[in-house]
Parts: sequence; C-alpha cells; structure tokens
Amino acid sequence: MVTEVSVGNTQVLNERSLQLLKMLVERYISDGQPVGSRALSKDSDLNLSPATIRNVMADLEDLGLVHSPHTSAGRVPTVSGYRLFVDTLLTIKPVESKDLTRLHQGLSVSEDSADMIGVASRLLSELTQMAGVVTLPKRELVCLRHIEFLSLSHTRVLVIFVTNEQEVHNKIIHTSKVFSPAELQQAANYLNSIYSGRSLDAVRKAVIKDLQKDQERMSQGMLDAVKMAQLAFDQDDKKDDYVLTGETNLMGFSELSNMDRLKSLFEAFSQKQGVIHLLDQCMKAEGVQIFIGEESGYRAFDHCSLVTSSYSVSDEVVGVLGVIGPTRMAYEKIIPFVDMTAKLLGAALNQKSTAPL
Amino acid sequence: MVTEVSVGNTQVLNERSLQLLKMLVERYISDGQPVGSRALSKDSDLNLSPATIRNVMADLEDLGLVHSPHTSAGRVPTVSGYRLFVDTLLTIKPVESKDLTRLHQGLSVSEDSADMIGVASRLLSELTQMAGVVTLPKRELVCLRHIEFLSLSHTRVLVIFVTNEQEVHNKIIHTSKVFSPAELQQAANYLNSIYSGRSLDAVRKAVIKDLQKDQERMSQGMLDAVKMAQLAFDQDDKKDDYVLTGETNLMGFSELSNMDRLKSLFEAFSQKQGVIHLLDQCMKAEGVQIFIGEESGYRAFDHCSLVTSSYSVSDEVVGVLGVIGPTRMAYEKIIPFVDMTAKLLGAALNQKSTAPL
DNA sequence: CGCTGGCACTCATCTTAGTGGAGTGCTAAA
DNA sequence: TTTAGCACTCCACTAAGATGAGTGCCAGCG
Repeated sequence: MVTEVSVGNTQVLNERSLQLLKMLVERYISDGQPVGSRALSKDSDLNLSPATIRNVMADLEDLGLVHSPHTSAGRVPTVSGYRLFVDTLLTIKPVESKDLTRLHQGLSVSEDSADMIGVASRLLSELTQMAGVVTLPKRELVCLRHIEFLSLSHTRVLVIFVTNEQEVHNKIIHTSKVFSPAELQQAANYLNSIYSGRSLDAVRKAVIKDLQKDQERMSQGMLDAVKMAQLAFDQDDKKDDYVLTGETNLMGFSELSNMDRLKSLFEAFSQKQGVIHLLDQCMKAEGVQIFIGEESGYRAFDHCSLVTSSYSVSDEVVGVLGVIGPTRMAYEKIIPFVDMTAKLLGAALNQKSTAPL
Repeated sequence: MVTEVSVGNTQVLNERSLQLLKMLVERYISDGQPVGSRALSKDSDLNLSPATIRNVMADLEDLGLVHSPHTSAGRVPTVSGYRLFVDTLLTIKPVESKDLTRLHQGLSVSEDSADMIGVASRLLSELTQMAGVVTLPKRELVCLRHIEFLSLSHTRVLVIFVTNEQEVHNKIIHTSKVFSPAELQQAANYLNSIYSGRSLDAVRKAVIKDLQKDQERMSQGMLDAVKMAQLAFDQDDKKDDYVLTGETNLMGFSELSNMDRLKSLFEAFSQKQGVIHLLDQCMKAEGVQIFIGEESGYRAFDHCSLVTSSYSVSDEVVGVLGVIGPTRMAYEKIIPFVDMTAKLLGAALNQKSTAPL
C-alpha cells in the first residue's frame, strides 16, 4: 500500500494528508460547498481536531492541491488536487446493474452503426446526467468491403462503398472521360479484387503507390479504375465528426451557469473542430483518458472535465466516446461507466462487422 | 390610408394612438427599456404633452396592446401589441446591400444541396445575430430522377436513388427472396421507366395503387420490382430534419438569459420534433409567417419570435427557413431579410435541379 | 514534536433602512 | 380635448449592521 506520494519535485505527503484530501474531494463532489475543517474532523474516523485538520489543509494549500475561494470559506480541490485524487486516491465503484442493463438493452436494439453511435451518446448523457459524446468511427481505420460505381451523367459518377461496419458511404466524382456502365462495372470488379479487406487509409496509400510505380504494368482499364479510386478516397472528404447529446444537462450545473462560460462552451460544441482535436488526442491514449479543467488546454473547457475511452472494432481503435461535465463530477462512477460503455459499443459494432456480408 | 383599426370586437383606435404605439414598439425594440410618456412625447412630432400620452397609453393598456412591468415603469408591447405592429404599422426596410451580397456570394459557392442548406442557415444566423433554421427539402415533394439496386448479401439490397436536387439517398432493404444482379438491374430499369420524374410522395402512392389493382396484369419481375420500391420508399424512413445554427447567439439576449427558459429552449432544439411541427405549419402558409411569443403555442418558444418563409424549387414549396430570436427583434429588417433569403435559396437550388443529368 | 483549545480576525450573506429617480394616475383648469 | 401639477408607487442603489462559517496563529499539553 502506498503511504507516501511525491508531488512536484521533493514534496512529500503522508498517508493521513492523502486520506484527508480524499475525503475533502469526495465531500466537495457530493455537496458542492467548500469543505471546512470542522466537517472533515467530524466525518473522518481519524479523531483529529479541526485545528489539526487546518494545519494539514495549510500544507495541502501550499502544495497547490486545495484552495480557498475566500478568507473564511472552506477548501475546494484545485485541478492538481482532482488529478491526484483521480490518479491515486480514487476508489472505483462498479457500474450499477441498472445502468448496465440499460446499456445492453440500448445497444442491442439499433440496426445500423450510425444509429448505434447515436444511441451510445444518448445513453452516456442520460445515465450520467451530463453531456455524452461519441466520435464516428474513423473512416481511415475502417475496412473497405465493397465498392461500386454508378453512372449519373457523362462524367459524373456516383461511388458507393460499403465498409466493415455495414456502413454505406457515397460520393459523386467527376471523371476525366465518359465511361460506359460496363466499363464501370469492370473497374469496380478490379478494385474489389485488389483492395477490399484493407482499411480505407491503406487503400488510399496503395492507390498512390500503384499510380506511381505500377503504371506501366497496368492495362488502360486498370489504370482508369485506380484513378477513379483515387478520386473516391480523396483525403479531405468528409471531416471527422461526433455525436453530442445532452448538452442541456450542463446548464443545470451551477459552475457552468455563468452565461459567458456557457456561451463559449456551446460555441465550441457547434464549432466542432476544437472538440475533435481534443477527442483525437484521447484516441491516441487507448483506454480511459481524463482531462480535468484547464488540463485540456482548450479555454472553452476550462471549467469542465472530460472523461473518455476509446472503442475498438476487431481489436483496432476506431473511435472515442466520453462524457463532458463539470470538474466536480463523481469520477469514481463515471470512469468505470465510460469504460464499460466503450467496451459494449465496440462489442456491438463488432457483431455487425463480423456478420455475413 | 388607414386611419382607424379595430382591435378585438368593437374597440377602435385612431391614427394618433396607432402612431404612438408604433413609436413605442420601435423604441422598445431598439432600447430594450420600458418606454415612458416623456420619451414618447419628445420623440414624436405630435407636440403632445406627456400627460396626454399617458392617457393614450392607458387606452392601449386597456386594449391589451401594451403593459407595465410595474407601477412606475414605462410601457412594453404585449404580444398583441407586437402583432398589430407587425401586421399594420410596420415600415419594411429593404435588405441592406452588404447583406445581399453576402447572401449571393454564400449561396453560390456550395456544390451540393445539403451544403447549400447549411450555408443558408449559417447566413441567416450570422447576418441577423440570432439563430437560423432551414428545413431540409421535404423528400415527399422532391422528384425521383433515378433508382438503382445493389446486392449486398443474399437478401440485403442497397437501394440508391437520385432526386431532383442532385441529392443521392440510400437505404438498405431486406427482400423476401434472393435476386441476382441481373434481376436487380431489370427491376431498376422497370421502375425508372414508370416512376422517374414523379415526386417521391406520388411514387409511394402509385406503388400502393399498383400493388392493389394491377397485380394480375404484371409479370413476376415487375411485381418484384414494385415490391422492392415499396420497401425503398417506406414512409417513416428518415424523419424530417432541419439545420439550426447560431443557437448560441440567443444566449446574449437578456430576455432569454434566464437559465430555465434557456434550458427548455435548447432542449426543444435537440428534441426537434416540436420545432419540426411548428415549421411544418409555417410551410403551409406559403410566404413569410411570423409567430410572436406565445402565439406559437409551444411553451419553449414563449419568449421567442419566429420569422419564417417557405422556399420553393420549380414553383413547388419544398421547405421553410427562418430565424429565431427574442420577441424584441427588428421585425422591419428581419422580415424582408428572411423573405429574400428564401427566394435566393430557392433560386440556387433550382439552378442545381435543372442542371443536365 | 505533534496535537489541541482558544481567540481574534476576515469575509460572504442576509436583513434593514434610506435615498433618488423615473413614471404613473388623478384632478382641476384652460 | 388637452394640459399642468401633484401625490404616489415602485425599482435600483447604497450603506450599515448582524450573523455565521471558517480560518490563522499561538500557547499549552501530552
């Protein structure tokens, strides 16, 4: 068992101080009021007088773990305080069984994966009473199953491709010359034979490579097909996106009821790109990732915490989901809950993806 | 020129009272403060003393056109007051030329119609500093151009159809038996020959009729095709939807800065169906439609006004757009602006729809 | 040396009272 | 019908006092 924890460089905290910090954070999370020495003294089974607690608090304050809103208020955890709490003091609570059944039930009803993403987001917000967010599976990481071309008019061709998750995507491209339906069919057959099963990202790279190196070895038909593939899988096609629900839940929290903060937060939500960037970072982390308050480095989120977990399809991380709430949130329940939701969403998506084509 | 207006049953207002009401509303809209008799007396060129104005105000209050927030405050327009103002007193201001150029320029850049809807919504919110909303073109009213089937697996068939606005839609259906690609091609050819050019709604009805009446006269192939069409154009497919932008602009208005109101408003936005119902009503009206405050009958909008206009493609109303803001908005500018935006969006969409296939 | 009790002090919050200003309603007179 | 005048109401702002929670510090105790 850990009895001492170093903070910063050389500072050391003993077990008692940590326990008090833990109680303080827990109490503040449940009450929302600055916690005074009296309250801590009564709550703890340490049998310490308020005066002693005050001494400890002074130490914690020196270390930047807690902070007084004003002279005669109790203490409130700082970001570092929360961080220490989350990293080393937290007693994880198992996901409540009623939440678990709701998750299972919710994720089993939906038909296609886009629906599932929406359902997951709604479950996250509903069961936590905060905002839920789920990124759409990264297209680059998703496997190509099948591609098809459809002639719309002379040079306008509709590209349809089905991915791993049974998602159907389409895009209109403009070809350099006119193709007959038969030619298009041939091209599709060729592309399917060589590219299907690979991730979109891999396909994109392979296309570029093939165009550079193997050009002389290919027939005109093959070349045309690959050129069309290039247009079809062109990079900056559709931006990454996410499904955010329950934003309005955030309006209930007093720490966010300041209109200016709320406004910039909601603006960030509709701007999307900043949030996407943040979620991208979370995806790299693989597993549960937590940003507390200003840790995210994104001003709009200064008074929020973000708890995320990446989710995977066939052992490949394809997206990330999580909840957004005030820094003062019940981490011990939210963390396992987010983790579980990610696992279940991954499993549900996986089931679709391995279903017979 | 109108010199008298009847309100309610028998009450009559003379020109002077109307002019004063007009000034009061205009002043309140620009200032946001209750308007007192002194201010009106000075502003008007009627050379009336404040006392006289007060008598007129008392009349207006009796008629329910204005109202005092408290004993010693000025007057504020009521919903009926606004309504009278908007219906008969308003001096429409032409759309500012800089707004006009922004609209033209914005609506000319986008490629496909879905983009265009988004751009229109953003323009509405940006140029009015309120929230902009645009419904997606009603699918039932949009014409079918082309339909195609693509076999995914044994009984799962991907239906692709292109509509008037160059929009591509797709849907997965489950057929009762397995079809070969050739059979699917035949079915598509058949459906295209008899249904293309009609509105989706018309197609849906025709399909049902054909299945009931002409069944004996059809070959098995034709029958299969029509049955697939029935699945493809099944009613409750994708619900009507809208693009709402600039919601955060609404947070700036003091009349909406009450957290409870704001919350229910934003909940209404994400619930969508209530708003859709409201917008549907607006669509029936053809032309500019205005809901002031509680007029909408939708509690969440109690403190908002909604100014909408339907937009048309090839002389057929297909959707509606508008702005949402506080009841205290500059109607004389917003009304022509919304009207203009609707016309320009319709024109822009029309251009796409008549482009060569 | 760590812990505790006591005391002075600070600060937010709440209540109360007082003041000024804006604007009304009413009435009597032009 | 319009106007001037006056009493009245109510909001918004400020100041002052009371209350209570909680701290910091210090001296004493085990």
